[in-house]
Amino acid sequence: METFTLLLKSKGLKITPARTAVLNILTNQKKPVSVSTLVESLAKKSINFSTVYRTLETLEQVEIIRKVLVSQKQSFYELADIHDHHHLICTKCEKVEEIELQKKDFKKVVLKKSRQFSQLSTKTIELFGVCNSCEK
Amino acid sequence: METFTLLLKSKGLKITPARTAVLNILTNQKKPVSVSTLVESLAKKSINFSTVYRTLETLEQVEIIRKVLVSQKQSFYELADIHDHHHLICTKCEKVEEIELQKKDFKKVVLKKSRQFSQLSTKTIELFGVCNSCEK
DNA sequence: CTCGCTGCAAATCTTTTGCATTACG
DNA sequence: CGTAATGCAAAAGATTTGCAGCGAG
Repeated sequence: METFTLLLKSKGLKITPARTAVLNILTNQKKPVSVSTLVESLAKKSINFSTVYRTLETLEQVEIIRKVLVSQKQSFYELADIHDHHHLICTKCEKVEEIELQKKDFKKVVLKKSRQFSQLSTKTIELFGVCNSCEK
Repeated sequence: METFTLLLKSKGLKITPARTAVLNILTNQKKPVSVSTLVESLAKKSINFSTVYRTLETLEQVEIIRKVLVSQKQSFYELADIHDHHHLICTKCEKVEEIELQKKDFKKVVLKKSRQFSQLSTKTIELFGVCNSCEK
């Protein structure tokens, strides 16, 4: 019995191969996964790429997954239920390291300076650099 | 005499209408500007869109401008010499508010938690939310 | 005058969409 | 069974590229 059955049902979504496959991948990868990776993986299971796009859109709408702004080139997704964290992204090898960090205080400081915003929807902050391996 | 002449010369770049036009727009707009906006503006001066792309790439390489990760859909750019700041981006109307904020301390805290990174290249942090006008 | 820069057109890549068919519940 | 979900193919949008001609220095 799939782990995600209940989750999908609770959102009124049908249990389909595409959805469980996407959720499996995102669960196993601890970091954001690119659409091309997902398309490639699901292709092995004969799942069409437009189904992948539609699956991602659906899962994002019901907030099971979320889009992470890692690159302009392509969309990346991760499970939405991950605790407070940031992403450190290597601009050379695209490696992503996750950092746990309370952002609440940070957000307060930011909003105190804003005149036009009263709250933020940002769940994760993406920070870029070159990782130690690529630095050598 | 254009303001940007010296800047471009110092990077060994020729002074061309496309380059000064892009720099003028980015200087006047205090917020990140989308490629489509730039393409549209420069079209009025009969500058081809591929020239716009090439101009942006060139100016980014010599670090006169920088790319800001505002959206997956399209690239956004701003002048690179702007002081320490964040962007608050409205996910409904795409409005961008700039917040001045020392990030040095924030970066230190982040790097202390990282095993794979020793420095960050991120100049600005993009935070998303729905602005007060759209909230109503 | 020369080489960097640009225009134009075509190619590439990502994402979206219409419609007929399939399959979950 | 009925409707939501999928496959397929075509379209749309953003960006890149090859090549010939132009123009800043």
